[in-house]
Amino acid sequence: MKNFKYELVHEDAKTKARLGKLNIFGKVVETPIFMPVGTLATVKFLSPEDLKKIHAGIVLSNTYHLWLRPGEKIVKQAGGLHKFMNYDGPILTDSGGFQVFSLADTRKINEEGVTFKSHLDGSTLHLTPEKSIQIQMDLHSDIAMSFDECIPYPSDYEYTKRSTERTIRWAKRGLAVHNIDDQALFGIVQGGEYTDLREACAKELAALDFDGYSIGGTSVGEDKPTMYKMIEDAIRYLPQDKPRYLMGVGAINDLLNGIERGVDMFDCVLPTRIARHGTLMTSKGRINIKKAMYADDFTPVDPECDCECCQNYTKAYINHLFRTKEGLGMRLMSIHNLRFLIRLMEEARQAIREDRFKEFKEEILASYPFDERGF
RNA sequence: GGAGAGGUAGCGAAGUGGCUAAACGCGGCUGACUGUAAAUCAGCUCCCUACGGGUUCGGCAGUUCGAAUCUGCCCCUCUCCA
Repeated sequence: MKNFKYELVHEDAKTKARLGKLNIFGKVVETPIFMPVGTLATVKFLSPEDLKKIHAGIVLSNTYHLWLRPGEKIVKQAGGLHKFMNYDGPILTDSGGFQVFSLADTRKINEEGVTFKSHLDGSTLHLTPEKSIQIQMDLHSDIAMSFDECIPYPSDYEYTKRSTERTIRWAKRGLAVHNIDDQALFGIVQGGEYTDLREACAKELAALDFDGYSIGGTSVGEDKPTMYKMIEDAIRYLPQDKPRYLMGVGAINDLLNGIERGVDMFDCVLPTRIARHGTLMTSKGRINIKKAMYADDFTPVDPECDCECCQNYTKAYINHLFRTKEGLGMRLMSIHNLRFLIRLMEEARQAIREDRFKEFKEEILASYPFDERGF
């Protein structure tokens, strides 16, 4: 019996937002949760201590990238991902399915799996559903993902149908070889923008013995209404007693719209990537710290933020660190953006607890100067 | 005082008669970024009343149909020798 359990603590009165507790082999996190991405067994520029300080619950890592470097056997030899990177919080690994999308120029898909050209040296690599699960078992993350194809947008109905059906077969193949009790395995709902395909995929996966369900194939270029419809279509037939994970979503309004529709888990590179590129999320809107106007601005990035960056440093200093390409700047900016989203989740959970998620969402959306990107 | 090298856009640096408002790099200014091939990428960066026009390559005067590129003089910088 797996010690992995989702407990629905409270459902918001007016929306489908849900407050939950996820017991991950003894480590409990509250949901909805935002999970920082640490592709190569590190959230870029942050130490595990930093992750603790910002109250990161679950951290992501990546099958494809760790398979190439350092190789799953090295990680296994180290005693698993937790020991290897010295992070004792829950770790979720993506299956490599996203690389089927992001490395599309250098790969081929067939029923068996995907043939990649290594982005490092061009060598030929074969990743199959079984191989992906095997690697993830060696990595020994807490939560593994089924190997899927993240379908590009737009894709026509016929292709989406064939790909989604293949992803379901791949999910079954992965499930069949997954044989460790201290790792959860999630199925991934695909189906593109087509309601019937999303629903059918969700239904079929829900009938299988997965520990949770992911919604994949979003934030790949579609507009917001389409994304939100994809979420609704995917969730409609997912079980209440299993966590739902919306993959790759991290824009502020997307997070809120996801929660409103019943999503429990999110991950995204957005906060850390835009931080490294100089963009910071604040309670007054997005700022680009490299702008000349911040060179002599001696106020914090966000006075309402409790992170290390905002508590100790000024915009002028961060601006200087960015211009001089100092690593500390990268670290502080990443810490800030992550903390910003993690805090947003904390507030969202409180709002759900108090049956006012709808108001909370409206308030944030009204007060934050978003543009169509949503952050 | 003698010998040599050189002065090009904010900086560095190509270019040595027309294809040059002038490569490239840095700096500067914008913008992008959603399961990370990303401390990355894209655009702009002489001036203007800007699908066109006006002034540039130390200064002045020339040669030439045409000069950053050739000639003369002048100014300045650096290196070496006294």
